Amino acid sequence: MASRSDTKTRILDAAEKLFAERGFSETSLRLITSKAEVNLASVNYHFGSKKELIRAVLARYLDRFMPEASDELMLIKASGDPSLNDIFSSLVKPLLELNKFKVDGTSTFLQLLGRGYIESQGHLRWFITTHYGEHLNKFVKAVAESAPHIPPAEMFWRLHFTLGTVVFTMASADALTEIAQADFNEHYDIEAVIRKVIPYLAAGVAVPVSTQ
Amino acid sequence: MASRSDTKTRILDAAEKLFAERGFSETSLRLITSKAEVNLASVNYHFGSKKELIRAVLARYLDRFMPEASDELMLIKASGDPSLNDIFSSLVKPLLELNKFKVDGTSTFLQLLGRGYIESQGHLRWFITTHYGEHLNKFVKAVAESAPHIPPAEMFWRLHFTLGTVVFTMASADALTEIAQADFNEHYDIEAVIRKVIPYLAAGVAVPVSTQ
DNA sequence: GTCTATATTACGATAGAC
DNA sequence: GTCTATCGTAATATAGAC
Repeated sequence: MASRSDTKTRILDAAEKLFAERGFSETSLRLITSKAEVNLASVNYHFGSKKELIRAVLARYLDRFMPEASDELMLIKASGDPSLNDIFSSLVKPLLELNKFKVDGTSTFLQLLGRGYIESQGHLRWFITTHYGEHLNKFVKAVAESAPHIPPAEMFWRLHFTLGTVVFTMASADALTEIAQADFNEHYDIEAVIRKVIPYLAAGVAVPVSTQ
Repeated sequence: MASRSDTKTRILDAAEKLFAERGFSETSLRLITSKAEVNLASVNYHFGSKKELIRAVLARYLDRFMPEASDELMLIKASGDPSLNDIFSSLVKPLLELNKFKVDGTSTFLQLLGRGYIESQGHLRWFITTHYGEHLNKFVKAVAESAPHIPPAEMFWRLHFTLGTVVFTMASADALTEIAQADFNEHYDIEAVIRKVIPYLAAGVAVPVSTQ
């Protein structure tokens, strides 16, 4: 029989699930500790505050994802000039790897990321860019090199369009898959959604700049 | 000297600004009534509850936007088979018209729409689709007709990707235009951003479905 | 480290005088 | 319609016993 995990882990596990489903501000410490079957006061003992718990939840995923995404990027760059599709697709394996870490790890991570960008008034954005900016820069540079016909200013806008697509889609992923299942009787898991969005993103980023 | 607007309008005006900036659950009735300089109890007198206030805020924009968007769509369909670019472009005028209704009306509306889709657990989505479903269906149908090579289920996903792109971009438009100006010495207003995003959207929506 | 108990603050909502 | 006052609830956080 598996031994009960320690309190800190139990809190992180319960929190990430609830944060992803309901958002940060809609999830109370009472709900988290109740689901985790730990005492309410233990959150403040182990993490200090709710804000720091949120960061810890995100960091647990980012520390796994970011280095592996960087490795994959290096790998495909080593084997020639990757296309935009190749670059975006290089993220799929690191993303799906998160499912080995936790059940529904991939969608949990992407939903947390989306919520972090949309919900927080900057403190999560700051946390991500200062702690993982190096990885992000490498990715942006690779995209720019694979679409040299797009001027830097235009690429700036398009990468933010792309960020918006991903963030919104992932934050709404549960609702969208439910609707899609009801309306089209087709089942989509998170991998299907990821693979669906990549061609969309690549096409938008690479479309020739209008001369009109 | 301009007469003070009535309480109901003052509440709506204050609420829409705060909701767009901070989100619905992060905006308390106390904050709204304080900014609106009206009594706290007046919200419940005029709207019944916070939830109904949220719907009223959205309805004020949707009631202006939706009929005009439908009209514009009919107009371009009457003059031939419109391209995807034409269809998306037909939204520009109705969107910019909102700036005549209120300062920053366009971006406020799009931000509210995004928050409504992400933050609420379905009641806003339900409200929008049941009250404005007829308009939405016409738009979706026009898009589908102009890209007949995309199956309906695929189109469902791509239109939601598109919604995400627009909503996120508009929510960050202020910050993005500032950065763009500093980094690339180019000035963009809301119309410029909208016109920039349209080719990106059209390319993503129309990209051939991968057969891989 | 974990617990009980509680401090403190804020929320949405409403009763009732005017 | 508008106000004051307040109810009932729930939030984060902490003090202090064990």
